[in-house]
Amino acid sequence: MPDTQPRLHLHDSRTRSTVPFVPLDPLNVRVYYCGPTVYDLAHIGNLRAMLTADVLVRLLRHLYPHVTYVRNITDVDDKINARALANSESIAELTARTIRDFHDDLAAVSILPPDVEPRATHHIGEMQDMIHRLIKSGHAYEAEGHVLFAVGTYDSYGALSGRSPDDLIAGARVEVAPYKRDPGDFVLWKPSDDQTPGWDSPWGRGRPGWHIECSAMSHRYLGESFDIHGGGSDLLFPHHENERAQSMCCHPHGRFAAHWVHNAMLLVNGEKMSKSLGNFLTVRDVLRDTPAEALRLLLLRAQYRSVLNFTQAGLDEARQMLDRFYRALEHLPEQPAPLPPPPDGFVSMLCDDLNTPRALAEMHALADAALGGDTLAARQLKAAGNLIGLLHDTPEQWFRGRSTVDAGAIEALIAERLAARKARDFGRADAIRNELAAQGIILEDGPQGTTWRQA
RNA sequence: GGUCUGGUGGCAGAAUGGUGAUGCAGCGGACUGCAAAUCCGCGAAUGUGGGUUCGAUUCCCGCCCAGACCUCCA
Repeated sequence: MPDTQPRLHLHDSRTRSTVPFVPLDPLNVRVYYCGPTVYDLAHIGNLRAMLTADVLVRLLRHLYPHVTYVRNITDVDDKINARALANSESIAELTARTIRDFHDDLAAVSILPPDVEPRATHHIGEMQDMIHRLIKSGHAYEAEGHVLFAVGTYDSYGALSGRSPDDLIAGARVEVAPYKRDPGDFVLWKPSDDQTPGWDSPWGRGRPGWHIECSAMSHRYLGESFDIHGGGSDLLFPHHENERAQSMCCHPHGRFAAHWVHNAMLLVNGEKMSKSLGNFLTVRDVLRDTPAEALRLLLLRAQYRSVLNFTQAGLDEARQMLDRFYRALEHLPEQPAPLPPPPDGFVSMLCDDLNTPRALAEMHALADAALGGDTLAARQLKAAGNLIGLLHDTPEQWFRGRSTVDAGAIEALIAERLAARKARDFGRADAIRNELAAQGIILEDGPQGTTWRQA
């Protein structure tokens, strides 16, 4: 890497500090993110996590020659079993449809696919291998058809989420199964009855616990040590704590994830999203009447570690910001040319723990310059936007793409209005403009004539 | 109850031990037949009580409030 490149600093959840990011192998930066449990449509909270990963990986790809990004799919889970039963459909149908919808929703907001997207059910063997090793090394034990991880065998248990084992026990709100040696012990393998998906194993027919899949799949695709592991902050405990314990005990010479990234939660109108409050918003709900890019921009307006309050007003504002950006892109040079690199000022904001609000402020400055006629700034604006997955449209697509009104009819009315204006019949001219406005079409009289756009 | 975050203009949202970004909204002006867009300008904020300090929004403590986690969760 040339020394002029801004250097990436990332907040690490384990040490609770922002530290320089130093790849284990600069030629292959390795990232693992916890993907969806596929039993329902993705909601905008899921989206925030996937988007944080997307921006991080896009930035890493800008800074380093190669990135391996792995994001799993959890397709074995008791919520899936319950939903399939409720829907009277097979688990295979439910998971296949949900995965398809998930991919569509993410693609709609320009989230790039991971390099590897492993499915839990395709890695049962790897999980069983790990469980076997953990039993052999004394970190796991069998009890009543279950295999449990013994948290007491891992000194550093609790270090990731920053809590002591005592804290964990004190507030436990779920009944502790009697076969656990320690209340904190968690399931690696559990028995399945005839109605429940299961796989044969040395411990009987059963299915994996929640955490072991990520340990098995990250190991398979990224090795004993990799650079970044991420997800929503609600995964920090117990999911990531348990993953880490399993993996570190199974592969004591590795360090598992060198760096932990967790995004903060999303609120809707100031409240946590929940089905009981009825404010549970799927990506699809939002995209029904909002351009996907506005949703993406809204989520990038807050730094990923800040709680973000999702509102319709915020969505509208994001759309207005894009109006201005695209207006600035109208100042791109006529003949297409390769874009310049995004300006260092912009990249260094992203390198400051993904400070997207400040990066967007840089883009506003570029937009100002572009609107003043600076074509280089216009090109830099597009390059900057593209780096974080924005501004892929042309201004024409942005301002007119969603319009359902016939363009020929609009042009005819514009011509008629022009004639009326020449005749100084402003009554007729304004009537035409109002007529179009009623259809959501805004006319703009400029030095080069009249143009139109969708409201 | 335990652990942990956070509280910044009307709203969203950065940063900082020493004149507190940016965007939206608002107000005034330019431009326009009128608009829209654009441009110029303006007003507007560090929850609360202490402490440390020459100086605190920033560091420390109490309080209030909000949120997350405490074995389903992005």
